[in-house]
Amino acid sequence: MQYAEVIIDLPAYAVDRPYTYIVPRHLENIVSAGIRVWVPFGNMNRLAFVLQVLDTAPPLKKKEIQYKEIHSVIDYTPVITKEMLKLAAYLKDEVLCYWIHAFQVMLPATMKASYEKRLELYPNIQTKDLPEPLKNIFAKQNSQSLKFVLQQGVAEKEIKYWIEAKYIRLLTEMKTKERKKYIQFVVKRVSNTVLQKFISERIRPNATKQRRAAELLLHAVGPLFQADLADNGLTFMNFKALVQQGLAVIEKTEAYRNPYEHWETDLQAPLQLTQKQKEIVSVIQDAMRKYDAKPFLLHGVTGSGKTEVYLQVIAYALQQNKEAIVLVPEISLTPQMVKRFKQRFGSNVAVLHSGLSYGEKYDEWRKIQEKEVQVVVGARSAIFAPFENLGMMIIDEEHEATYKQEEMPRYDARQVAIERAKYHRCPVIFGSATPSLETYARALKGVYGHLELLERVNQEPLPKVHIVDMSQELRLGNRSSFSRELLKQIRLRLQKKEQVVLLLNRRGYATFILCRECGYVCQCPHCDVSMTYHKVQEKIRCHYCGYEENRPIVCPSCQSKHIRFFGSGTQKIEEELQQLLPEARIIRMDVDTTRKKGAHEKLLTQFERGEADILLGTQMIAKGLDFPRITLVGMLSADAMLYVPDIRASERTFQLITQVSGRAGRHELSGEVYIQTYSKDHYSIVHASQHDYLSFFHQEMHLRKSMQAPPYYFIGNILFSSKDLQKVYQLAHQTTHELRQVVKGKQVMILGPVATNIAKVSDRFRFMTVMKYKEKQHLKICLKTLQEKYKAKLAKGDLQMIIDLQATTFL
DNA sequence: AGCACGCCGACT
DNA sequence: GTCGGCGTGCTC
Repeated sequence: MQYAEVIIDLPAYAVDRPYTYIVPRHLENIVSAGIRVWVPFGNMNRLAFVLQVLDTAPPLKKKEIQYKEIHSVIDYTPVITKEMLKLAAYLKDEVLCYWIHAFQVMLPATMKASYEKRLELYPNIQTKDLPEPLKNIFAKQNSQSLKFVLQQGVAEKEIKYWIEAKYIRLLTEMKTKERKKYIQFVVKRVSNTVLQKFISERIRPNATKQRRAAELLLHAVGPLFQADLADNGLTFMNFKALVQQGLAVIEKTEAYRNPYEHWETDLQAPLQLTQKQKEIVSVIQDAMRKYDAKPFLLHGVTGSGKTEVYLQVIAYALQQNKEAIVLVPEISLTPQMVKRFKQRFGSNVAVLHSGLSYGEKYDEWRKIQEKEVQVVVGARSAIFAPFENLGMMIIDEEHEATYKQEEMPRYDARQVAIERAKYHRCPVIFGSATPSLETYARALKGVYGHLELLERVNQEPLPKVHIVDMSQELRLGNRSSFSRELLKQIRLRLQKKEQVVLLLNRRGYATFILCRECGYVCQCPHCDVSMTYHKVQEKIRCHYCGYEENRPIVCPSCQSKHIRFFGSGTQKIEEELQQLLPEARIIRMDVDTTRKKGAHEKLLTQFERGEADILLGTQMIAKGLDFPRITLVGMLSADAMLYVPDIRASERTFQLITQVSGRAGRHELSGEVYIQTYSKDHYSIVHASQHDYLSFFHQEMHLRKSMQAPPYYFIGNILFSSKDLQKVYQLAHQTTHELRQVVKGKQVMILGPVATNIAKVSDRFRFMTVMKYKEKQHLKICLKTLQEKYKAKLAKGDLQMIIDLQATTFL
């Protein structure tokens, strides 16, 4: 007899452990580790992942419980590879997530199960005895979703009664949304002679469509697809008669949705490398040959040709018959990047990012699983691409916060990459122009290999960066968002027909709405934040929970007309700029204008073609843009990021200024950058303007040391939340107190709990405890014990305790 | 007494 | 996530 240990698809502490099931005879040797199965669990049916198959059953703790049987299998081949099973165990332990979360993050969203409760009429039952609404429902069909039945106004009691009376039963139906896409085609089944004979003898003279179809088939060399038929004004319908006569068949085959097909055509040859690039490529190739799992930092200034290095080391991996994963911060933001990979490796590349539809993501994932591609370019979760012969992993823009997932499982793709590298014994390359302090420190210590590209490929100098003192502007009576100097420079570029990039860190129109009469500020009713005005839709919106309402005309509190909008978002700046420069053609790019699928690429293409002079946008335009005509970059408010209560504020500011500066003058035309700020002497701004990473690094490290902050200490946090203020307050204090007791004497500092900066989000009150620590293992054990102790309390939905052992934001 | 409601624990 | 069991407290 075979048994299977499975993880049930239920995210709750209480069931977060393996359960054993009997493998029924007919499924023996079909059930294997890594497949999904369908099992009875309690009084419901659930999806489950098979961890391993056993030949003997482990003894049950309680005698009265019997093993149940697996109901059926969902997969015949594992969707979770051996390596991924190990990786899931690692993740669970490392980020304190549920098993099931670890599996879910490894698979495309379409493969996630959704459950629907249905009521089904027993086969031998007549509907006539049932009461009115039920009678009607089951007269038409023998099953209906419970939700629908309740909507029809049937009382739960009533349903319960008829279930007990064995008229109807309740079942859970499971669905996954995975759908393979098929394409149809027609092929002939007989020789041309037979077909010719049929056409001349059997087709009625007035059946023109049928004749044309038969003739098309006669002359066709291979199968005829939808497109071939459409060209001739035909459809599959027109072949029906031929099929019935056995002269042709309509077949279908699995087709992958391919959103990037149009880029696969003109393949491009590798570029000539500089001496420095060559050296780096050979160091990495060496590591690959030696199966060295040592990570590398590739520190390359903007425009130094990091991407070409990536492309060539990947080409080497492919030569060795190995696979490669490339992570980029958020791919839909850099179609240019995808294009370069597609043009080098053609259909050998799968692309995974949030801009794709569920179906498209599933198809890309299938290409990886079926070993039809060897390269994956994708955002964070692409690090779980199920390759089995990895030659290398590349993490571009390594310093980006997006590599850390801020929901369960709270993993860091960089850490996962290192873990996978140990398994495959292959190199990992962390590339950045502005490495995170953690990574750079490790490179200096020799933990990571240190590779540098400190010159631009074309020998162009880095752009000249000017700091504009906005407090000076204010003193001179300029109250607009644009300094006189920046405006002058923009005008100059407009004359020269060059292009301008302007970065503003805030979307929307106004950041808060204030009544000048009574001081009322429009606040989100569900969160402790002020609402932002979006002019186009005439709405005010909460950027935390998405709540929106119509803009107020008068003050909601005192009915005064003196209600005003303050602060500037991208929408308002666009308006202001248009008034100042009526002739300028402006493209605005922010979450609001790029929400629609493909909108991002479209706007960028417009800009590339020169259909606009100015690209105004939020952070999303800071990365990856590489257009020859950009000669001016303006950052409207460098302070926006600087004065947020976050330990990494300076680092982020430095990085953003450096990144956005890098957009200017990448080709023949040289570029200039203007940074507007009220803190012209802040070290992160000064060092960034001088392109001086090293000085920034040392100064910031010094500060971090004195603050006992990363990279000297790890920072973790526990976020407590609930709709009930009393309950969270109590839980936060009690657990934090207990934690403090158990970590005593270890190198752990526990701060808090305190109400978070934004005390309420989506109607939930939030408290936070911060942990600073040097050594993870002991703390992890303490936290697990806490989780275990409070699991009953936490399982009840409302009370949440979210542990993040490696927090990147907040403090 | 009768039941509505909230809290727990169990689910192989 | 969902159910059933159990204790509490309110109402007839």
